[in-house]
Amino acid sequence: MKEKYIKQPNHIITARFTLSNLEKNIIYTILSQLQKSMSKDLNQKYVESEVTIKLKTLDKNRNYKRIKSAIKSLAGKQVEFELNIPNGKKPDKIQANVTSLVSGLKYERNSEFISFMVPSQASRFFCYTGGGYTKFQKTIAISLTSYYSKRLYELCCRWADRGGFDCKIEEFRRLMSIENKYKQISHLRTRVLEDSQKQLEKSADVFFKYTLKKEGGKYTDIVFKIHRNIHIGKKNRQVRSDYYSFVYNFLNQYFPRYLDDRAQVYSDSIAYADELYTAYKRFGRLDDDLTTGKKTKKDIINLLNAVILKELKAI
DNA sequence: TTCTCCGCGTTTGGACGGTC
DNA sequence: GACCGTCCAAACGCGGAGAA
Repeated sequence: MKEKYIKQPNHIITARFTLSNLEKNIIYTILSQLQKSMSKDLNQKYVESEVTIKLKTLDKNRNYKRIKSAIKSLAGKQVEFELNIPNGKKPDKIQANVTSLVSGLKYERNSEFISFMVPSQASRFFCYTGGGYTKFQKTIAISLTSYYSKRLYELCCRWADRGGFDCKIEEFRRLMSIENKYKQISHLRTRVLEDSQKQLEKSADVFFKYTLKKEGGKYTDIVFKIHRNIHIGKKNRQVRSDYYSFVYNFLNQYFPRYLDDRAQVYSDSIAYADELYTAYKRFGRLDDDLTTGKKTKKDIINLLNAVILKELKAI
């Protein structure tokens, strides 16, 4: 698999700040460069980090002025975010933080690169994964043209393994940073939901379908159903989300995602090879064998590695 | 390589009419 | 009256061509 997945801590999705498209792409690039510093350890010492970006990756025309103003705008923004700190069997502790995201822009005239500093507190913002993280493809996220598409892409990736999610419309507005915008539901529907839906369906590896629910004559909830696309040549092919979810969740038992991304990589490869249905049936039988005691977990891992994954063209 | 500028697409809000 | 859908217009942002 050639796709470049990046991890994004979940508190970034819920952080309160508004960004332009270019600013969002800068954030993705920062995340991509800080991947090695990602940690679940709250006591990890984060230091100020220098991030260097190739101008061309942010702007085809290497428009330095535009990029500079986006970074200056980011530097002027204070982000408010909450960290979920695991607290044993008790509910997570919530730690509130405020920080600026970048500082110290540096650019050598005629250079291909631009660099700036990410303060230590902002490094924690970008790297602390103790409250969970979402994995998505950086190139897809950057290529999405609207801010809402990017946001919804992140949400789809976050909930893809569960096949969907539902939330109150007010909560959705907060997630999209549009508490005071699109007050008319039809505006919200066409401009935030449907435009993003079309874009994701066309060019992302996951997309969503949604239903608005009414209570007492007023729309109150949104239910999202998440589906998969497999990229073939220049086209996307839709994948049965129920088969994909089952296959992914099965593999996740043997290749847990806190260790590495093999469950996702294998699931994508199986879908790409058009073997999802075969995998769905096969894994179903293995699950039965495990439940009835015919096979142990170790037997299944050995079988997967030695035979089944090869047959399903996952490796 | 950098910058300016134009055109187009996106975002946003308001007005108005229809439905419950 | 409250809520929703459609239409319209203005503001804004972005992509790309071309000049400096």
